[in-house]
Order: sequence, then C-alpha cells, then structure tokens
Amino acid sequence: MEHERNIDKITEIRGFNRFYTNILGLLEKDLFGSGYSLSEARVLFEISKTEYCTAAQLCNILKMDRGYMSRIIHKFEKNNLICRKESEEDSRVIKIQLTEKGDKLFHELNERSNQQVEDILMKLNEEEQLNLLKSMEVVKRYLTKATANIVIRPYKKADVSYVIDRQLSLYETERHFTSEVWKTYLRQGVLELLKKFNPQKDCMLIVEYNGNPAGCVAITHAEESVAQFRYFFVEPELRGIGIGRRLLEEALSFCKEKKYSHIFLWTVSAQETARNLYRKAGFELTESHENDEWGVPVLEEKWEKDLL
Amino acid sequence: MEHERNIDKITEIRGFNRFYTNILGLLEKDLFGSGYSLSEARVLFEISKTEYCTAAQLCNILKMDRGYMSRIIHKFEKNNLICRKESEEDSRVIKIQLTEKGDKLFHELNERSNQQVEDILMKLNEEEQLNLLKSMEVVKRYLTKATANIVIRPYKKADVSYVIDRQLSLYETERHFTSEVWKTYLRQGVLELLKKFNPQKDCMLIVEYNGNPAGCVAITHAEESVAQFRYFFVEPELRGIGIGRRLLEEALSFCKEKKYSHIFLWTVSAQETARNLYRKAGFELTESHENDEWGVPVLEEKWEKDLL
DNA sequence: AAAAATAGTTGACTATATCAACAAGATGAT
DNA sequence: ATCATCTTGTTGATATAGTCAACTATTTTT
Repeated sequence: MEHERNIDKITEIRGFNRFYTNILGLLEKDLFGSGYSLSEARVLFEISKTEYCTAAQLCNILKMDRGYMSRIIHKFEKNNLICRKESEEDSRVIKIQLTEKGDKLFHELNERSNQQVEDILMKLNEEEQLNLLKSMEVVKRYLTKATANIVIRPYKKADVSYVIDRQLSLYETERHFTSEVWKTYLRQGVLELLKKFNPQKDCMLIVEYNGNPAGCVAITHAEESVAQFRYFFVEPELRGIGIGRRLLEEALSFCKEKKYSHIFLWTVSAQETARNLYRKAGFELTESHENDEWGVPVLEEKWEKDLL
Repeated sequence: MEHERNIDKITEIRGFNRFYTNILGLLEKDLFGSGYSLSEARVLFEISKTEYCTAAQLCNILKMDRGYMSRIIHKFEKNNLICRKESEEDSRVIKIQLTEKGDKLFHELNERSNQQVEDILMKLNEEEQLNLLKSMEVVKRYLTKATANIVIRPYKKADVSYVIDRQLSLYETERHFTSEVWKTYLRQGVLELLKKFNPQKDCMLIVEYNGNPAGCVAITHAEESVAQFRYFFVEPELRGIGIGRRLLEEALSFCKEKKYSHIFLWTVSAQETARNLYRKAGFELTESHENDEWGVPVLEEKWEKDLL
C-alpha cells in the first residue's frame, strides 16, 4: 500500500525526467554552426564562471573523463580561447583562463542561449513566468538535497586559496564589502590561523560538494578555554538544505571535544536564517556596534554561548 | 529596465537547465552493464508505451535520426526483443511490438530506474515529496505551453486508427468504459463518419504535437442545420494549456462557416474543466439521464447552443 | 624515505550520431 | 488518371563523442 503510492510518484518523476530530456535536447541544438560541441560549450561556460580554474576541477563539476577534458582544453588553447599558467602553489596544476577571444566566444554563445530562453519566457505572461521560476527553485532545492554528495571534512592545503578567494567574492557580491582593509584583514586572518594551526585547539572544516569545496567553517583559539567561530559560509546554490546547521553542529562538537567552555562569533547585518541558526544552537546576542571600515557601514553583532 | 529584469529570470532558468543536465547524467549512468545505451533504452521504453508503434513515430517522439533508428531497431530484432509486421493500411510502414523477451528486458530496466528514483525520493519526507511533485508538474505544464509545437489540422487517413484506438484506451483508463457495446459503438461511429464524410457538412480536426497526433474533435451533420460535436479529447500530457479551448473554437467556427444554426454534444460525468469549457463557449445543459450500457453506470448529459 | 594519491597527457579504441542517396509506396492537385 | 511530391524505411560512408589504461611528474600521507 505504501509502496503502491510511491509508484505513482516515481512514475511522475520519471515522466518529468523524460520531458526535461526533450527540453534540453531542444535547447542544445542551437550550438550548431559555432564549431563547438555541447560538451565543449559547457566547459567554456565553466571556465568563464570559475575563478581559479583547473582541468581536474572541470572534470569534477562536469563529470567528464580526464583524457577527454585534456583534449578539449588543448583544442581551446590551439584556438586561442584560453591561456594556461602553471600554478605557483602546486606545480602539477595548470590554471586556465579565458583569453579575450575566448571571452568573446563565450559571450556570443551565452547571448544565443539567453535569446533562446527568452523566446520561451515570452510565451508566458508575468504570473506564469514567476510560477515557473518558483517551481524550478523548489525542484532544484529538493533534488539537490536528495542527490547531492556532500561531505564535511578537515581542510587540506589546497583549500586555502578557495576559502580566501571565495569568501572575498561572496562578501563583495552579497554585502558590498569592497575596502582593501577588509580584504587584507580576511586574508591575513586565514593565513595566520593556518600558520599557527594547532590541531588540539583549532579546526577548519570544508564542505565538499561533488568533489569540490563548497563551504567552510573554522574554530580558532581566542583565549584560554574560549573558542571563536569564524569563516562560516556555504555556497549559495547549496543554501536552504541544512548544511549550515551541520557545519555549526560539527564545529560545536569539536569545541566540546576540546573542552572549550565558551564560544563566540562576530557577524554583520545578520540575516534571519543565520540569526535563527545561532539562536537555535543556543547563542545569544550580547553586543553590537557600527563599523565603517569594510567599505559600507554595517552593524556588527557579537553572539555568545556557554559550552557546559 | 524591463530587459534587465528578464536577464535575471533567464539566468535562473539556465541555471536550472545546467542543474538538471547533471541530474539526468547521474540517472543515466545506471544503464551500464545492460548492454544497451541510453538512446536504445529510450527507444525500448517508447516501444513498450506506444500501442501502434512505427519507426517514424519513434523518430518524432525521440527526435532521432531515421537511419540511426533503423539500426537500433534492427539490433533489437536481431536480439529478439521485438517483432515487426508490415502494416495492413500502409505497406511502407512496419509495425513494431515487443516480444516476451523484449518485455522482460524492459521491465528489468524499468525496475532499475524506478529503484533509482525511489532512492532519491526516500531522502525526502512526505511533505517535501509532495512539494517536489507539485513543482515538477508546474514546470512541465508551463514549459509544455511555451515550447510545444502544436498544430491543429484536418484529419488524414492515417489518423483514423489513432482516433479510435486512443479514445478507447483513454475511456477505459479514465472512465472505466469496458463493455464491448461501447467499443463497437465508438468504432462504428468513427468509421461511419469517415465513410460518409462530406466536407461541406462534416469536419474532423487533429491536434498534432511535435509531429504526432495528440487530440481530436469532430463535427457531424445530425439533422438539417444542426451539428453534433463529437470525439473530443486531448492527450493527458497536453491538458491544462488551452488546447481544448482552441479545438472547441475551431469546431465552432467551422459550424458558423457552414451556416449551422444549432449545435449539441453528449458527454458523460463531465469534469469541471470540460463543463467550464462548454459553459464559457455558451453551451447550456438541457438534458441528462443514466446509462448502464458502457460497462459502468454513468450520467449522460446533453449540452446545446444556438449559433445565431 | 617509501607508499599512496593527484594533475595532467597520450595512444588506441569503441560507441554514438549524422548525412546523403536510394527504392518502394502513398498522397494531393489538377 | 497522372504526375509531382511526400513519406517510410534502408544503407554506406563518415564524423563526433566518449572511454580506458598506461605513463610522467609532483605532492601528500604515513
């Protein structure tokens, strides 16, 4: 009986999958004439999107074979779409960037795809458009929740630049923190933590999503028996499915294991979701003040919690 | 400004498309080991689903190349998954049916896919599952509306068996009409209409969806200056996007063109959507009575409308 | 300091898909 | 009734896309 009910749902979902296979097939036809295949276009798109971009990363994101990826990248290089530079941190790694020509091609393909989607959108009225978008968001959130391969693991050397770069970029787009003071403060803070890293006192956890880092949290030793909770963020596309809560829990359990008796954190113009997260975990707002140093005036808040 | 707002929507939708490309990629991996490719599995699935199945139809539905399809079908035949029979109506056409072995393979692959989807579903609670399904339905409806290539055209010879077979099957699954009396009544009715077909009095329109028939309506000459509206249906997957309304409009405009002064229709246990459609078009319920002949007792209703 | 893991490359190969030409049969227009 | 047109399915030639395993050079872990 329980199973019978599920079969209907399963059939519905599989129907949707077949339907969407056709929709995607329809949209993909449009690349004809560009001289590049769908896979190549996807790679190009990811290169343009990814700040610190390497072949291995592209393979993770797009789930493609390494050899195949290598050849696509060489074709791109031959056609002057990208340039490649050995990484300074790891000489096995080659960083990939679009050239001007590559960027131009990307924009062309991008414009075509946008046009195509707009043509579809124009067949719907405002209300239908909004319904469509809202429903897509729901489908995406639940399927992410149900299929995402998410692991929380200790940081590795290679994560350092991710944590710094990504945090700078998120704070810039989401909170308009632009000042050099802020950038230096963040960069120094992370580097210092890792230089003096003491596994008995400090902790830095990375969210890994399908093999790539997608979030972070750190515990640092502030003073005797007092821990500070820092560098907390989750990639936008993974928000709303409980990963922040898991990170916070793991951080707190590290603190308990290491016998910290108190924990605090500083946050800025906290949004309801973050505040709720802290409140639910037993934190209390204890202090707040204005700060003008980060490029935009913000209200900084201190939240604290006893760990006994 | 208007355009700027659209760009956000377009970006969202394209994000969803990339996301779903990955989801589908994930699900497709599961065919490995079956000895058949994704395309082959899709063909197999369609064969099992399609009552009167031909290669050309499969090409339409799956948007595949004819030559490629030919080869897949030959591979299936070689492996005893299907048997092929020349059509009696059109000797160019070869009808395809699953053999017992083909049916068994289909069920195996189907079971695997179901299991896979169920595994995903199990990661969500009841409420989340229902939200997911509801949202998928909305996405599907609006995208169908915005992308479907729908044409309403006069019937062709080749449509006759579609109209009969499909209507029998829909009435059986949706209204539990099972009696032989009903089947004969419907079959005879359609055949008679087409035998005596007079383009000045009669009309039969077919909804064509991506090249395949997907709905129907007919006007028949009942008595002097009185038209009967019959054989009205739209494929379930295309309901809710205004195709029924379009069919009704076209049928009425045919009646006006041919100077009919009155039109009526018989319907059974009409659902709200159909009733609303008739009511909006100016029909009125004028008569109703029970009928036990169709395999299940139903309330038949007569709706009428003057055309002056 | 050795063993294991990772990034990227390459050759050989297979699977998947496309294109154009063709024959046989149906259909539509006049 | 006839002829041009369209449709169905087939085939050979070819192109594209993707996989696999072996290999080098480096970094990370133990």
